[in-house]
Amino acid sequence: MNLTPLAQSFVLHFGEMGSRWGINRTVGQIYALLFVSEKPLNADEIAEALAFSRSNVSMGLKELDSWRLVRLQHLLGDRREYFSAPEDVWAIFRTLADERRKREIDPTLTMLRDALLHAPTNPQDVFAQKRMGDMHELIELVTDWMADVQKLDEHTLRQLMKLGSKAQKFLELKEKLGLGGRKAEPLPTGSQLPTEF
Amino acid sequence: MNLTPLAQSFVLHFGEMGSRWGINRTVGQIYALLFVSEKPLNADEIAEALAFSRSNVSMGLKELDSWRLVRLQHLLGDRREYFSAPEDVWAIFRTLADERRKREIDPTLTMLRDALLHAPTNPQDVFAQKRMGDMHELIELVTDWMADVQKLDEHTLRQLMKLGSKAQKFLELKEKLGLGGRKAEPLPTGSQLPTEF
DNA sequence: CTATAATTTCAGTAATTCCTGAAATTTAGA
DNA sequence: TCTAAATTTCAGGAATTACTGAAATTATAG
Repeated sequence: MNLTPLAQSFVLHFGEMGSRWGINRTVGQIYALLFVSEKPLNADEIAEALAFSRSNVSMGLKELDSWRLVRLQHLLGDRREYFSAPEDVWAIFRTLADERRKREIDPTLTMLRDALLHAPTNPQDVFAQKRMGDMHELIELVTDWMADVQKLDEHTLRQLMKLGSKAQKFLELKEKLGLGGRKAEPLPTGSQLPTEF
Repeated sequence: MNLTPLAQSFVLHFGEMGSRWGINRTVGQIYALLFVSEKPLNADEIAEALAFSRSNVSMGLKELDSWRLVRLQHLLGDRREYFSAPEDVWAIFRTLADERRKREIDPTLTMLRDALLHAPTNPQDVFAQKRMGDMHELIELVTDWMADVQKLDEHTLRQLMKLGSKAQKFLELKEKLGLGGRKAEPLPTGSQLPTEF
C-alpha cells in the first residue's frame, strides 16, 4: 500500500485541515485515505500507508465510527476487519450535519433553554436573557430548517439548491402581491414567477 | 465586574464548547461575556471578570477581531479601548458563516480543483479523482447555495426557514405536474400548493 | 516633546492533546 | 476448549497549544 501523489496530497490536506474541523491529523488522514480507496482497507494497511502505529489507527477508526463516517465489513475467508467510507456523498453530508448538530449545537440549545427558564432577578440578567433568547431563537430556527432540508432526497435537494436565491424572489413577489400566506389562495395565473418554478 | 450566576453559566458553557467549535476556552469565554454585556467592556474589565491575564485577553480579542465578531469603540474621555459583540444575531450568523467558509471550506475546494486538473495516470487515481469530483461538486453546490441564502435580509430569511420542507412539497408537485421548469409556464390556477405559498 | 497609560509581543512554562509500544482483551478457527 | 490472530486499552513520553509576566511598543494627555 503506497499512495499515489494525488492520494497523498488529498490525505495530507485532510490531515492539516483536521484541526480546523475539530478532529486530529490522524483521524483526518484515515478518513481521507478511506474516501479515495476503491477497496475497503484493514487497520494494518491503513497504518502502513499513513505510517503511524497500529494502536493509533485503532483509536482513529473508533473516533470515525462514533461519527458514523466509516462502514465496517468482513471479507470472505479473512477474519480482519475492513473499513470503507460510504459512497454516497449526500449521505455523508447528512451524517456529518447530524453529528455536528448533536455535538456542537444541541448542548448549547439545552443550556440556553435552562437559562431562560427562570425569571431574571436583576437588571443585568434581564438584558442577558434577552440576548440568550435572541440566540436561542435563531439557532433553533436555523437548525430546525437545516434538519428539514436534510430530509430531502438527493434529487430534490439538488433542485432546491440550484434554485438558490430564486426562492427569495418568489417570497418578495408574494409580498408585493399581498398574499398573506395564512389562508389558501390560488396564485394569479400567469404571474411573473422566476422561470425555474 | 463580577458575573451573575446566569452570565457565569453562559460564559462557562462557551468556554467548554470552544474546543468543539475550534476556538479555545479563553476566546469562547470572552465572546460570551461580551455577548451578554449591555455595555462595552475594556480589556481590564474582561480580564478581571474572567480571571485571566491581561495579555491573554489581548490575544483573545485579537482572535475575535480576526473573526470579525467584536466591535471596537471608544468612550468619551477614556482612552482605553472598549469592546462589544454586535447586537444583530442574524448579522453575527452571517459573519460566522462567511469566516468558516473562508477558513474551513475554501482551502479544500482549492485543493480539490487542483487535484482534478490533471488527467489521472493510473487506475487508482481514476477512482480517486471520481471521488474528489463528487466531493467538490457537493461542497460547491452547498456553499454557493448557503452564500445565496445568506444574502437574504432577516425578514425574508425567517420566512424561508419557517417555510421549511414545504419547499420540498412544492418541488414534488412541480414534478408531478410535469412542469419542466426550463420555459416560463403559468401555474395552473387553484392547484394544491401548500397553504403557506 | 515628555511622561505615563494602554496595549501588544514574546520567551518560557503550564496544560492539554496526541501518539506509541506493551499488555490485556476479544474473536474465531482448529 | 484451546490457541493464535486481531483488536483495544492504557500508561508514559512526545508534540502541540494555551497562558503568563516581563519587556517592548504604541498612543495620548499635558
